[in-house]
Amino acid sequence: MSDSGAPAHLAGDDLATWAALATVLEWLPPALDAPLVRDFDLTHFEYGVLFALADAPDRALRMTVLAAYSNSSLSRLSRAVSRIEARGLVIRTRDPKDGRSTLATLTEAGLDMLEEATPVQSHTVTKLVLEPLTKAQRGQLHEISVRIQRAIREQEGWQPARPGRG
Amino acid sequence: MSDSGAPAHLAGDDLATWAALATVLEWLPPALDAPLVRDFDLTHFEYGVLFALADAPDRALRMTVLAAYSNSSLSRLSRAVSRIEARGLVIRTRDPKDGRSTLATLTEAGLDMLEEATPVQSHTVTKLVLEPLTKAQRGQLHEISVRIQRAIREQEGWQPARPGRG
DNA sequence: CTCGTTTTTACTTGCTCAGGCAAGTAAAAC
DNA sequence: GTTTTACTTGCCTGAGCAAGTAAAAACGAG
Repeated sequence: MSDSGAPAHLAGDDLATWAALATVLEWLPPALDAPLVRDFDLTHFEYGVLFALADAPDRALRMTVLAAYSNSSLSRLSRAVSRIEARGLVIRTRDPKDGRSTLATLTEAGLDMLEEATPVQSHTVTKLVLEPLTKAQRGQLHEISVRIQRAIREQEGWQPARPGRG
Repeated sequence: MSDSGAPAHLAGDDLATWAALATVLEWLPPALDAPLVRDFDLTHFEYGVLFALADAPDRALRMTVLAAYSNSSLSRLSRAVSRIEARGLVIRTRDPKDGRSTLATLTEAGLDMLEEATPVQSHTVTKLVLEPLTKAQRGQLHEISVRIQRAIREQEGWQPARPGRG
């Protein structure tokens, strides 16, 4: 109990805030995925991979870098890239500069898919997150998200996808 | 493009806000789960089930009601209850009032586990979410979460756990 | 009003797939 | 030759969907 700000159980406003956030954490990810999955059979995560590649030089990135961009483990990324590679959206090649590394490259088909999917994804994010908020609240959400991110990173022993040396 | 507020792609402040939120959506749930799993082999979801039962009359709830409280599908709940039942934390009984319904009841062991786990869970939520924010920001987060929830519910054809007629 | 049939409700479970962990593989660095 | 880096993959678990089961409710005929 000498621990500052950590009561034995949450109550009052804090409990209500936490409950509201917990519901969002449960519902928002599937709600964000749904239109993309329905229309393009793409998860938000797979979309993120395509998006990251589209912005990269030569539309190619090493797996490790891509994992950092998409906040994921290498394992998860490897399987996701396998899936979208099987659909012809990306190809994997051995990096000529370093035989250990794999380069994921966006194909023309992948770029087409991304360009079709982007308005759908933007629309979903807008409808579910941005539009329901005032301009001020969007700014607040940004700052709040940054602070929570920082708190997570500062947790001892917590490194979600080991972002390399960035 | 006649659609108000839904640009073909996000940019600027909106993109930054969305990126920050997306990272939180990815990182926060596992960060919240970690201490509970490490110390008690309990997911946040299983903890939520115990928590809901502890507050109920006779420490018992019908599965459907419990599913609504924990924002989950009946299928997911059923498996979660199977797991914690196998550990002796709850028991399932046929509802005498309605033979279709199953009552999940918290056992003494379940109550003990909940009482041990609650300070750990509160501490995690406090450290990762509440403490990094100012008092004003906690209020903002509450309001923002409520608004996003409402937007999700208003999406046509979206009902996550069909809360019955509650 | 009663009996038999259909519909609805309340779960449970088989199938399948995504993702975590840890073990395996291959190339580069030391 | 050993260690480190960069993945990939086998095993296992959790969750969604849809099909299955069982009990209650609703309905219709007599």
